[in-house]
Amino acid sequence: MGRTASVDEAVVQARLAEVFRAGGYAGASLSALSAAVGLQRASLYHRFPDGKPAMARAVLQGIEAELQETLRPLHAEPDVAEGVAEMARRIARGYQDGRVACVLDTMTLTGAPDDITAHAARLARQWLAAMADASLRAGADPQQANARAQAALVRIQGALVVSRVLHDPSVFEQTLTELPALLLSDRRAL
Amino acid sequence: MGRTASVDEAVVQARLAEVFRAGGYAGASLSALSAAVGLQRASLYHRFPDGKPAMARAVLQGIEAELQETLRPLHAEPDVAEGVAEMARRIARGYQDGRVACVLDTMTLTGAPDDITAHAARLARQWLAAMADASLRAGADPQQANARAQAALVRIQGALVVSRVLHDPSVFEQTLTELPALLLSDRRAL
DNA sequence: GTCTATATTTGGATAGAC
DNA sequence: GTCTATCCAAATATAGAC
Repeated sequence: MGRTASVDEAVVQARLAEVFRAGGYAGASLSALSAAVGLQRASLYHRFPDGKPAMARAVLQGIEAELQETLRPLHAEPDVAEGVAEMARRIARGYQDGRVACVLDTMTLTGAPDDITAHAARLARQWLAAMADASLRAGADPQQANARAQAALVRIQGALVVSRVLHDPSVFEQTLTELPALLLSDRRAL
Repeated sequence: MGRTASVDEAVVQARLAEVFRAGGYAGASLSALSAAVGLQRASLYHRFPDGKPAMARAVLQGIEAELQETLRPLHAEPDVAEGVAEMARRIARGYQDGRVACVLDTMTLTGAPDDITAHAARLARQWLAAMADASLRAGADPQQANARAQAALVRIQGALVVSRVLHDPSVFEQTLTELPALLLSDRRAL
């Protein structure tokens, strides 16, 4: 414990994220955050002088970076179908196959700072735009593409909620298998 | 302010529910609950001697009663299609057309008492069972019926999350219009 | 950079007057 | 049944030693 960081910044961010994700903004107490990171509360304040709101902001920035990586295959993959399949795999991994909640849901309950909820909304829109773009590339018309992207996000978020409430990750896994068809299929998909 | 209740029990329950719904269990402070109900904290303790967990239990009991009413048309209506349509209308009303969150989602984050999360899981299963039954009556085979009920709950919950995060209730309204087809349609619906 | 110690505020809960 | 006043614990945040 000298003057050099005992815990890597990315690790701190990831462990903070776990706490905010599981308990929401209000449920993430400094004690819980401190315990999860393995640093005393005062040490957290050294890294985040603006306190809990700053920690939440850092978490969302980390989530944003992770989301970019998750969505990258949607435009980087020459084969759209493979891109969507890869996104689905990354989503499955990121949400631990449905065993953890989504920060976009849990961190945006009443009580969270406004900039947090605003950032979450931006992330959701990025996600929608990336999926709509993939659907477009797969041959859907623009209106269809937007509708399918919206339906996809609705199902992902809903599956996470239902899986968590029922303690049944299979709901999430099942839903993910249907994602590619939803975004890509030619036939009219609800 | 004599010895007679200044606020009706059902009203208290409903106002407590608003706070738990919006902020989750952890976010529902006694001060917020007190302010919402219009009674001092001590008065809340008179009605709920076991404190905040008891208030949360009362809220879930109220939600359970409301859910029964919401689902009643599914088996009470002779015409299944009309029953599903009526359920959809009641859901729309209960969630204020997508402007409020679902207690099953927000009250079940880490930090809530175990009996609360267990109760929420039971309510979700009741909901699924009622929709699966309607789908069965509409001609689906048992496996289809369960899958469709699950898909319906996933979409409802997901639409509430996405609507809230985007501040766009139209996502919820759009999703609700698709519910009847999902539960009733003969053709293979994802 | 991390720690112990402490300050301050809020949250949960109780006592007792009316 | 509701209130004011109070208690205690927990949550947020800061000071200063190492």
